[in-house]
Amino acid sequence: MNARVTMRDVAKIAGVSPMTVSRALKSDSSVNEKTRKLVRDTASQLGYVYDSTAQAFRSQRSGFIALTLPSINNANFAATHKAMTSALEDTDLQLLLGITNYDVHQEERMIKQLLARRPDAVILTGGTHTDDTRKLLETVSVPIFEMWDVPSAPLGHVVGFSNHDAMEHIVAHLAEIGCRRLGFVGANADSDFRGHDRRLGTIAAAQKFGLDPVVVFDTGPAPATMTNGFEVVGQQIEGVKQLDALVCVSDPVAFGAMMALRAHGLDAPDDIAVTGFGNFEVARICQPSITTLDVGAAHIGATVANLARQILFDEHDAQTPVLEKTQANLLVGRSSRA
Amino acid sequence: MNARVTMRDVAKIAGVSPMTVSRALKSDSSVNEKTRKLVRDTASQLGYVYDSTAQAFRSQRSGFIALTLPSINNANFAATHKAMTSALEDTDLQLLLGITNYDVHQEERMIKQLLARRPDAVILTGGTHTDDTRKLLETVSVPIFEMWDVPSAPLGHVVGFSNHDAMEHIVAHLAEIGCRRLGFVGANADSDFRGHDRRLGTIAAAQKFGLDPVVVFDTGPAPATMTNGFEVVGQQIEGVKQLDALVCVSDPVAFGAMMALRAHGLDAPDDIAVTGFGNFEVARICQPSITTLDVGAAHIGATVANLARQILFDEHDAQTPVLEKTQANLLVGRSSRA
DNA sequence: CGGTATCATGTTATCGGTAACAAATTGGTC
DNA sequence: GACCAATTTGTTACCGATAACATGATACCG
Repeated sequence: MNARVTMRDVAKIAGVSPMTVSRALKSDSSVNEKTRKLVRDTASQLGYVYDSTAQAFRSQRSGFIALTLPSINNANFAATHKAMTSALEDTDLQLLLGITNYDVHQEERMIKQLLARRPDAVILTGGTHTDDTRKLLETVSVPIFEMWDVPSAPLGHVVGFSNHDAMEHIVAHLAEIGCRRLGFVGANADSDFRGHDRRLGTIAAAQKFGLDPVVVFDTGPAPATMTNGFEVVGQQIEGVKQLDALVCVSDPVAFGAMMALRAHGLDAPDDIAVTGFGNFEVARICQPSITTLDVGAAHIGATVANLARQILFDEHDAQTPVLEKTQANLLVGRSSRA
Repeated sequence: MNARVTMRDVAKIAGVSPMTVSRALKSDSSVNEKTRKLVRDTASQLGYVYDSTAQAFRSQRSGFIALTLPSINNANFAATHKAMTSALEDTDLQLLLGITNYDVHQEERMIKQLLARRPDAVILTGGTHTDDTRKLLETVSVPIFEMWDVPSAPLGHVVGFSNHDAMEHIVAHLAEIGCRRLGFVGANADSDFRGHDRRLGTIAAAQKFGLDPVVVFDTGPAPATMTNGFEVVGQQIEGVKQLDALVCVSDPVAFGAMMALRAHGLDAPDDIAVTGFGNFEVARICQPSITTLDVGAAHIGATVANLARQILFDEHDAQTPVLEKTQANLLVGRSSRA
C-alpha cells in the first residue's frame, strides 16, 4: 500500500538532518524546542512510525526484558507480571514473556528463543534449570535474575523466598492447634521444583516439631490443580481419614481437597484441618476459608523489576549479585481452627 | 567472555562464507548436509546465539505476532494464549503480549508499544477500541485479527462468538426449569465489553422467553471477581431472595455469589439457581457444581493462530476478511437443577 | 563428451536508526 | 568585537543478518 516512511523522509521534509530527527523524537536529548516541534509535527503528518527494530539493532539494546513464567493462569504469577509491567511503565523497557509449563526443557527452549531477541536482562522464575540452560546463561553478558526461590547456586541476582522453609509457618501452626498426623497433597514429581521444596519443607518441619511422619498424596505432573486435589483425596479417602491435617501445595489443590472431603461427608476443620499456599482468592472466599501463606507475589515482581531498572540505568552496581529474601505471611483461615 | 559471536566469526572458523552459515542455520534452505553439520557444530562450540534483532531488521519481518489480552490471570485467556503458542511452535513466529486490564486506553497504549516492534500480525481480544486505536490499525499494513467477540465493524479477520447471543443458552435453560425472576450479577460499567454484552444478552433473552424483567447487580469495574460476586450478593441479599435464579457474568463471580448465599443460609439450587460463564475449573469442582457455558477458549486461540500462520505464509488469501463464528456449549451443573 | 539442469556456495549491497565525532550556532563576558 | 563555553545541528560509519544476484560444483542426459 505505502512505502514505509523513514527518518530520512521526515528529515527531508522538515529540512533537517536524519540525526536531528532521531534526537527530536527522543525526549531526553538536546534539541531546540522549535526544531523538535517542527520535526514531531512533520513526522505525525507523514504518518511516520518509529522502528524499534532498527533502533534495537543499531544500539545493541533491545529494550526487552526476557521473562519466563511457569504458567500464565496463576494468580500469583499474574500478580508478579502485573507488578513488573507497572514498575517498567515509565521506561522504554518491555517484558518479553515465555511460558515454560513447569518444564525445565521447555524453559530451555524458551530461553533460547528469548535470548535471540537480545534482551537487556533475563528474569527467570525458580532456581532449577537444565545444565545447557545454565551454560547458555553464564555466557550471556546481561544481568540475570531468579525469583520466587532462593537457589543454592544462583546465576545472578535473586529475589525470592525459600519454599522449603516457608512451610514451617504452616506446620508450626498445625502443631500448635494439636495436629500430629499430617498428609501432604502435591506433586511428587520433579517438574514443579517449588512444589517439590514445599513437600520436603513440610516433612522437615514435621520432624522438627516431633510430629508423625508425613503421608504424601501425589497429584501427578505440575501444575497441581483443583481437580488433582479433588481426585487424589477422593481416591485415597480412607488414608486421609487417619490424618489430622492435609497440607496442600497450593490453594487450588486445597480447595479441591476440601470439596472431596465434603463429598465424603467430612468437613474442615472439624474432621480434618486443611491448609493451602499462595493466598489465592478462592482461599478467602470459599467456606470455610482456607489457611494459607501469602508470599507477596506483587512485591516480588516490583522488587525484581525495580532492581533490573536500576542496574540497566546504571543506578546500581551490577557486579555484586543481590540476594533479596522476601517474607511469607501466614493467614489463618477457618479450615484449620482448633 | 563476551565480545558477541557473529555469523562472521562462525564462518571464519568453519571456513565458509557468512551466507552459508546463515543458510545452514535455517532449516529449510539448501545446504549440503555435511556443511550444515560443520556449521552447526562450530556455532554451538563458539556459543553462537542467533540475532533475531538483525534478522528482523534486514528482512523487514520481525517474527512477532502482537497479542493483546485483557488479563493474564484468567483460565480462558490463558488457554487461548497456550493454544496460540502451541500452534506457532514449529514456526519462527513468536507472541508479543500486551495486557490491557480491560481498559481501551491501556489497550491503545499497549498497541502503540507493540506496533513499534513491527509485528507481522496483530491479534486483539474483543471488538471495541478507541477511535485512535482504530485509526492506527487501519493504516498498518499487517493482518489484524479480533477474537472472543463478533464486532459489528471488524478491523480485519474475526474469530469469536457473540457474548450477547450466547446468554440465550443459559436463559433458555433457566426458563425450562421454571425460573421466571432472574438477576444478573456482573459489571454494569463499560469497561468489560464482553461482560456488558452478556448483561444485555441476558435481558434480551429474558424478554424473548417472556420472563420477568432482569434485576441487575453491579460488581463494579472489570474484571469481576469472586470477591465482587460474594460482596454484591451479600449486601443485597434481600433483593436476591426474591429471585429464582442468579445469572453471573463469569464462573468466579458465580462462585462468590454461591458462597454469599450459603453464608446467608441459602443454597443453590434449592433456594435459588446460579449460573456462571466460561467453564472455569472452579465451576466443575465446587459443590454444587455450577452450570456454565464453555466457549472453547483453546479452540479460539488455535483457530486464530493457524489462520495467522496461513496468511503469513501465503497459504491463505489475505484480502478477504475471515469471519469464523465459534460455538458455546451449555454445561448444566447441579447449581441449576429443577 | 558437450550441454544443460540442479544443487551448493560466494559476493555485494543494504535494511533504518544512532554512536561517535565534527562543525556550526548561540549567548554571555570583558 | 573578540573570546570561550554551552548548545544545537550535521557527517560518517557502522550494527549483523540476508535478499538478490553471480558463480562454481555436480549430476544426468542423449
